[in-house]
Amino acid sequence: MASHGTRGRGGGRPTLEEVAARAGVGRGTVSRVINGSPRVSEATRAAVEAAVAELGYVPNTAARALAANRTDAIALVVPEPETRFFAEPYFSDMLRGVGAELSDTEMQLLLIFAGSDRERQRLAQYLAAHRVDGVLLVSVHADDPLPDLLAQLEIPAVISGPRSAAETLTSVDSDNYGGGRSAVEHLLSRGRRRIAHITGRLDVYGAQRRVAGYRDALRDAGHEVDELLIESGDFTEEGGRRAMTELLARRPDLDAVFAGSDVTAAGARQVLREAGRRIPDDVALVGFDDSAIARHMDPPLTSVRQPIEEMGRAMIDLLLAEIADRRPAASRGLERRHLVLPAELVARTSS
Amino acid sequence: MASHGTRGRGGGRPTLEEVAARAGVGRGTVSRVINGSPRVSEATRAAVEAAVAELGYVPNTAARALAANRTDAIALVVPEPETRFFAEPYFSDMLRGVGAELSDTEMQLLLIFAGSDRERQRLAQYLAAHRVDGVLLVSVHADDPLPDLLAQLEIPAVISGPRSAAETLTSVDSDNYGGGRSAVEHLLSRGRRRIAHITGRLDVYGAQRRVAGYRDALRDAGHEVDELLIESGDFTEEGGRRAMTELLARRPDLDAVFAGSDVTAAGARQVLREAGRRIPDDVALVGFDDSAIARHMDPPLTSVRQPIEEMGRAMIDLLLAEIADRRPAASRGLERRHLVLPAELVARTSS
DNA sequence: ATCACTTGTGGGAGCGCTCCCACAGTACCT
DNA sequence: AGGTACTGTGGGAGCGCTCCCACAAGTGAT
Repeated sequence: MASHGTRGRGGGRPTLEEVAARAGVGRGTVSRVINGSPRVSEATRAAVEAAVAELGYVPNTAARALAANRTDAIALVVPEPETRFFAEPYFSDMLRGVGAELSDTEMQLLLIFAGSDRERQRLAQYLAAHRVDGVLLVSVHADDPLPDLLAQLEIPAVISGPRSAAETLTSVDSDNYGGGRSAVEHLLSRGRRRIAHITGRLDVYGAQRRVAGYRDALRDAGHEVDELLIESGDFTEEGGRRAMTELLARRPDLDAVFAGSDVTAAGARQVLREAGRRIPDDVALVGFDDSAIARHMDPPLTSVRQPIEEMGRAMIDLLLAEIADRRPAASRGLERRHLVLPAELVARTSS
Repeated sequence: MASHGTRGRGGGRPTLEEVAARAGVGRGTVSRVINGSPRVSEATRAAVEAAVAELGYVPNTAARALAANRTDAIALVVPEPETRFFAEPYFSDMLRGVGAELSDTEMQLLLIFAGSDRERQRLAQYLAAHRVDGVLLVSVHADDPLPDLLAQLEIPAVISGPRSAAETLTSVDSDNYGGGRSAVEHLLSRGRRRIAHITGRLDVYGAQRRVAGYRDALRDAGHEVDELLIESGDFTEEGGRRAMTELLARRPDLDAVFAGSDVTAAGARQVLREAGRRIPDDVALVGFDDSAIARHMDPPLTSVRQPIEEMGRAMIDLLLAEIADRRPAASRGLERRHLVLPAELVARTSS
């Protein structure tokens, strides 16, 4: 189809100027049409659109970025080492949501890894140079300096998994508290009474919320919380094994375990098996994340599903809104928004 | 006026010009230093570098892209719907490799989803506008028009998982043939003789190679290939169940199954259990991918591990080389390169 | 001394846009 | 009639770089 005149050498795509000439209008007018300005007559707009179509014109992003001082790009920052243990489906599901929501826009998505010190260095330069219009932050640690850097540079940012209840950045999260509650309520409704909890890493806010949900569900049902039934894990399989061994030694009569993640549950399961406990007959088991592991475990693991894809979509929505709002410097004091999406229990045969 | 740049309101990062003034040299010289040209005296270079450090200068990518007609960006194109079933760890592992290799360079990584028709439309425009210097293609179907579009536009590209033996694009692959062989050789060495194979989707080249490895391993060991022991699957769990049921009906005396993926193996395992076959006592089971599912299956699944992270690194290496080589239009006929990295059997208790 | 190089350097001319000012044309008041 | 207010429109002036030509200064052969 590109068999037409070989004008400019070296990939010569048509420019605004050429479109303008073709449509018999000025450069400014074409720019207005491209950017959807209302101050263009219907007839002119049609003529320009025809010329655009005929020439197959596509705006040059670099030129636009340079002239307009915006980039039409957002960055998804991935703290690399985390990726591995922070749940297998998490990352790709979130990406799916992000991608879906972004496909309606002109925005492009940059993936930036911030694992090594060198990478973090580069990232800081990147942000300082304002090479993106906004930033998406995933699974950031409580002591990470990144969010503050972002705030200081006044770069719009949304974080998934707030660092604390006092998160300063706009955030999106799943209802870890509610998820913890429903796991316990489910076990109670199945007649379990001595329900243990293997927590996630307690420096992760979401893990704290799950514990809170666990405690409140027990209390609200009129049960005392037995501290000996709570043991901290770290989201890993090994941590699950360790914690389960501990719990079994302390409270051999426990009849259910709510694990802070599916991987943790897998570790706990091993120890339970080796101790001769049958699942779910002797001990019921519930995980968190509803990952592939949960579906394929034997027996299939009851787990709490987080709406990760939706969280990805929501992050983009909030970020784009923030980018759009940033223009009028007058409208300072946008109230920070904290979105919490419901988590849902998926019952399987392990409980 | 003080140091306040009345100029561009907003970011106001230092420019080349300002660095030049500070270092007492011309714009061109600073540009040469920044871009590592050898034609700069040691003294001048030092002065410029000092000025850069003092001002915290970071080049403006947009301006550079516009002036130099390159983007310093590469795109990773993800055929969205595939992502889900094309193995959980696959995507994030590959990303890890890509990210690691990219962190040595100035290149930035763009993630582009090409699932829906609208997204593919956008992608085509993107490429036509030469908004990236090169493209990484993952798990592309045999009939996908994308690779041809890329070739036509003369955009450097590397594909992971070649579409056929006659792949025209530079490709990186794991040794599916060798992986298939070692799975079968492993089973033979364990004394198994009636080894079935549930294939992957046979329109995927890698799946074909695995079948070829399966056949050759049997033949080379002096065994006849029994066509009734081969049943095609589609990488899914449901496909695994269907195929296993079929195989069990045809050859109830089979004593081993080599599945085209871990998920397929999970499906097969269910059917075997329901049929009262013990694993590995009655039937040995081997999967492919070495995913989380394999590690957590009961019993843990022997599987073939692909060096996915390394594949990611290799893709970047090849792509960057191709981008660098593209300059001299004279050097047409770069021999297309096809890199195959070894796959490794990870023995667990299912075999 | 002249010439022919080489090496280092400065700065003009764009790259393709957006922003914004100027201004023609029309409409509706006084 | 003049004034005031729009609405559309054209095009100049950059945005911050890279490319490349011009040229000063140094080197060595003639």
